[in-house]
Amino acid sequence: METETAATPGVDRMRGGALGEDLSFLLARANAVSVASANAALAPFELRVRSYAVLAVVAEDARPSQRDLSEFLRLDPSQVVALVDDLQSRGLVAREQDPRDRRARVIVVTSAGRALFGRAREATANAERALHGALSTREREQLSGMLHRLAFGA
Amino acid sequence: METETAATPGVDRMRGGALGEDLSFLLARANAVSVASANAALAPFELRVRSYAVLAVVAEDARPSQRDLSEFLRLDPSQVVALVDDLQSRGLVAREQDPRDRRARVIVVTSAGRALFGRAREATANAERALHGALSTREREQLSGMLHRLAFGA
DNA sequence: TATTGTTATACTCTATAACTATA
DNA sequence: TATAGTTATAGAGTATAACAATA
Repeated sequence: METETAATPGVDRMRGGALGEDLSFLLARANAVSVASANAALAPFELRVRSYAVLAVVAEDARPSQRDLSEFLRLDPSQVVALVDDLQSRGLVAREQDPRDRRARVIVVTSAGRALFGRAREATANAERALHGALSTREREQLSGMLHRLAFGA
Repeated sequence: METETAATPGVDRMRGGALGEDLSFLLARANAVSVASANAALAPFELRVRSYAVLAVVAEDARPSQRDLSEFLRLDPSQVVALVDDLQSRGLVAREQDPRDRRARVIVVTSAGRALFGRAREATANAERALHGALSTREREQLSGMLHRLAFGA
């Protein structure tokens, strides 16, 4: 048994390989770490990253249609239905009729939703600090800008 | 009907909101774009990002155990079984006995696997260029370094 | 007693197609 | 004819637990 002295030698070797510099792979692995951490932080609130994201948008009074949420969160419209159904059944958001388009539903936050979001936001912020603490403030700004371009196109 | 003149006004509004600067959210969205693009590029080879990653590691003769792959790719050991089963049934990789540990299987690439990887790598590289083209070479290096730290810890 | 690979199972996420009511 | 929301379904990804062989 030798995995005790030299910790994960096989993995360290692979980190120096071709994938270790592949932006797509690093993006995927960093995201997997991030999602796992965020979901753990959100578990006490019975939220996950996707439902948290919906709550975050409506909590700042963006008054999005489900179609807006679908595009912004990059989810299929049918997934938005399920997410809003869940949040609405828990009294955290509500569907309002858009007076300008009777097909569209405007999603708004309730006071309970706003309160839960406030607590959830604090929990995720703490979890993120632990993860991104290795980066300086300036680095975080640079990273944010570059990811924004990749996420939404040039 | 007004969604023609001003393209996606709702989404643009949300991009300036709180989530638009949230590193975890940007990471998730950028990764979703990246994965979709890579999977499309890999489809002609009947590969997906996960099976491509396995192939990439073994194609550089890292000779990993399934446990090594599990840790490096952040997959459950049972998922590695399924991925290797698939690649092995297609003659792209093989399981070898580790002479130093009869429990472990060393995963090696076959000549067919190496050939397929070469073509798949070209296809994904082209797709990535289209996505990351907005970033300068220097920015890509910075991004790679920061993501590496997030992906593998400080 | 701990670890490698394996099987099994359940849950979450993703992707597609079709339907309704409106525009 | 096209779009917003909805329903249904299947496939991919994630997470957990248990087991046999070996260390």
